[in-house]
Amino acid sequence: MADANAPAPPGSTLLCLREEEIRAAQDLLFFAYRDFTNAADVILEELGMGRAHHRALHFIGRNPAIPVTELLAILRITKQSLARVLGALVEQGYVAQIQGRVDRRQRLLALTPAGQALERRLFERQRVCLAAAYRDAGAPAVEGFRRVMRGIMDEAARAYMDRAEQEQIRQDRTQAARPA
Amino acid sequence: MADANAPAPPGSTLLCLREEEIRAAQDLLFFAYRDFTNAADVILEELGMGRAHHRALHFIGRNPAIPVTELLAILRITKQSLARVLGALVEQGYVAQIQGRVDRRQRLLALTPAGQALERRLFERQRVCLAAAYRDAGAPAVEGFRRVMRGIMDEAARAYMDRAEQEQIRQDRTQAARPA
DNA sequence: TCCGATACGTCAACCAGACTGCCGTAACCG
DNA sequence: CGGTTACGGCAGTCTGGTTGACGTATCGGA
Repeated sequence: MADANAPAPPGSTLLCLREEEIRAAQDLLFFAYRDFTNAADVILEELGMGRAHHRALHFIGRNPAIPVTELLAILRITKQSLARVLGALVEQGYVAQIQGRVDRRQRLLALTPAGQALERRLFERQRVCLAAAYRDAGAPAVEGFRRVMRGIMDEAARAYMDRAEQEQIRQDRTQAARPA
Repeated sequence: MADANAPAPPGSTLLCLREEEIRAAQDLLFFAYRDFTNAADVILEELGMGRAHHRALHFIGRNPAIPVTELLAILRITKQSLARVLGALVEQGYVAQIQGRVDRRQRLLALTPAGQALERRLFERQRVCLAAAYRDAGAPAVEGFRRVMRGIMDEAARAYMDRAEQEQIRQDRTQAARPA
């Protein structure tokens, strides 16, 4: 704890700058998250859905055949909160529930073609927002962004990100081995 | 639009990687924001307050004597949504409303000493979270983080951040001119 | 001086999305 | 066979957002 940001002599500008830097980061998180999520809201609203639906679609799309319990662990909400959202998505044909083969208690979740299409529409809105930011900031900045964001999230979330990344690498290898 | 991320020959790994990069950023935003805001929740709960109260405290603290309308513009919520939160904060003695001198219609908002103390407790929780991430990532990464986050938010938010930064620089100069 | 615009507060009603507690069923597994 | 797990559902509550309408004090220009 007492290694960096030294004891700071009273009235030190050093500590003040450091504190201002942290407070500015609070602002950054608030505004960036607000405007980023906001990007998809237009589409969601015209379908009578909310951000909760988008989050579910996103993580189901990224984790095909994900069991309900795992989705709950990612979203960190209760079964009942997810139930309403998921119910709507299934009812409207965006998400399919298939019984697990290895464990038949599980209802594995996946996007239907319609769900994939909707997720893609939502994704595109956020993509233009992010792509512009990435392009303007440059590759080294993006790597820095990634590192800081990783550091902010908790250990479980970092582990999830790592697993997702490994999965991606594995898929890339498969794709590279069977070129079009 | 069609400048970077070239037309991408069908099946190109380049586009896929790019898309995966964007989707990973969606994850980053979700997890980082979730865990960051979560850091202050323990304190908030024991006081029977929510994140809405924290946001108000934060932006009032950062903008002493801010008029209500300006706070509304920052938070992007309605007058009525703020009213409940603000009412509670005033009632419990965390926020003071003083009549504007130049324009007596305005109720300028500022933190009371109790409000400053509370905001500091909340800030500390988030500070340890952010400071660790900043320390582990390193200074260049932090600058990259800042650039990307700035790029994600909308023009109005960027303008606000710029104004806040200028204000900070102005204060630093004042402090430097009158050393302790 | 008066009148429209502005800053703010407030009442009522509504809704999304989170929560808790509880119960039931099916399936797994030791 | 019995405990645990995965999942679904019901009932009720809370926060924090929304709209619409109305009232009042103040500002500022014609």
